[in-house]
Amino acid sequence: MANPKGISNSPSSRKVPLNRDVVLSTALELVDTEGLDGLTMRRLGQELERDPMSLYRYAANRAALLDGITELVLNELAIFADDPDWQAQLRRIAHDLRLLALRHPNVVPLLVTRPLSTPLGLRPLGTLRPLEQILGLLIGAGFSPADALHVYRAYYGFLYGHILNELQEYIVDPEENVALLRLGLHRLPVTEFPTLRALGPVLADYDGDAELDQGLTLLLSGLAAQLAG
Amino acid sequence: MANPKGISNSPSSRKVPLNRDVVLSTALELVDTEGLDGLTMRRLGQELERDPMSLYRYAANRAALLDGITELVLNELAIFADDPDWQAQLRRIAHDLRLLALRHPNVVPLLVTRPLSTPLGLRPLGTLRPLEQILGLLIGAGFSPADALHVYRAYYGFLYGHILNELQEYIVDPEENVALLRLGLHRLPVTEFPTLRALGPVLADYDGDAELDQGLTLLLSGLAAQLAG
DNA sequence: ACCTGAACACCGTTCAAGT
DNA sequence: ACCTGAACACCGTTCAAGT
Repeated sequence: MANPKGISNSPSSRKVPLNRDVVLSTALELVDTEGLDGLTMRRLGQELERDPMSLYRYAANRAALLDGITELVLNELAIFADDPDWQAQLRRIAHDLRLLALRHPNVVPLLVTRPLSTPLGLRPLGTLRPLEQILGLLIGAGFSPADALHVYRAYYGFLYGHILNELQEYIVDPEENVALLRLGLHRLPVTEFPTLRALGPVLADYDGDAELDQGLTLLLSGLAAQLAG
Repeated sequence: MANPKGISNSPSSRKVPLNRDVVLSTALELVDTEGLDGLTMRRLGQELERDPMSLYRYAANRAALLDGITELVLNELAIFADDPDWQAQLRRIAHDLRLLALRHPNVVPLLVTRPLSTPLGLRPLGTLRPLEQILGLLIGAGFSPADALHVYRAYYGFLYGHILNELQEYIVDPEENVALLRLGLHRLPVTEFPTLRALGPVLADYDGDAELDQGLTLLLSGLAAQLAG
């Protein structure tokens, strides 16, 4: 048992040859299973059966590692910039990103937070590609470049806002969900939080997919009107 | 010189008596000036001229300290749940929160991220108060409780989406802004990022306040229609 | 030139020892 | 009962020593 605490599937694994992709996907796996704090250079080195220092060949430092993870995740998002139906395309992308976020909830803080500390032009290219492609899609649909940017901002803002919303109310274990919610709500002072306490049942069955879709319909029709007008 | 690296205003300060508010506001000051990573128990202890261990009387651990900071910041947000003009109220709140975010940009990751790791009912009351109050506002305006929740989600999602958007493109030093933007954009491969590169000038003069207000107009009119229909 | 790992300068937090 | 600070079990990263 060479790797007793390992999360790797192959129990008798020999040392895998390292490259950036292996390092990043193992890092992502670690984040998925143990959270962001679980990803340390030392722990990742352990997972790959290497000296932690050897990781610095594939990422300049821990921050670069985090950037690499966001790139890796965003690369899973397919965008067809030449789709003639831009509304359908934006709608599908939104649903895909939602599912991606639900699959990697621990990465969402990274997606949302990393760009705050790096000027746009200096970000990892993988995180800028969706922006470029969506701008292309919109310009192809007839928006001026400047308008495309505004539309992108509205779309992106709405989309990430929704994802944050949904994840805030999402709890992994659906069994625990109701219990924890009740427990929590019960704790709130009745006099100060009457509404919130009364909303317990409604809060419990949040249909994120439907809510996202309704919002998209509203947003897209608004944006389409802007294009026509 | 008892406190050479201190950020306190009074150079000859004696030890301030500790209480939760003093601890939290000093922590906030530290986050504002040195970023989230700058806030460590040891550094905060230094700032307050106390043993770091003494802080544990006012926050159970570092996570609780971070929660306290978000509460402190959100407490600055005034909400009048009995305003008969709910649209005007939501509009003002949005602008106020935007300004709050610009005043404490380093706290925004906390606002956005902390709720992801705590079930709603177990969050610090200070972070739930805005939710309760806005629900009250909407119900007072005629929305059913369930509808009020949906409206809140749309509003909150849009608002935080906008703030993240704006902060992502915001750079502290306006002089450096153009330069850094140019530098960054110039770095991008022309073939892969033609649109983004061409948008440099447009990106440079993002008017966050106007953009927020336009979005609000769209959103609020949509929501008002929902109330009427 | 590349790789290794000891060492440094930090962390948050526990807990025994003091009052 | 409360407060203090030494000690523990970690961090990311530097850099000297090896190859």
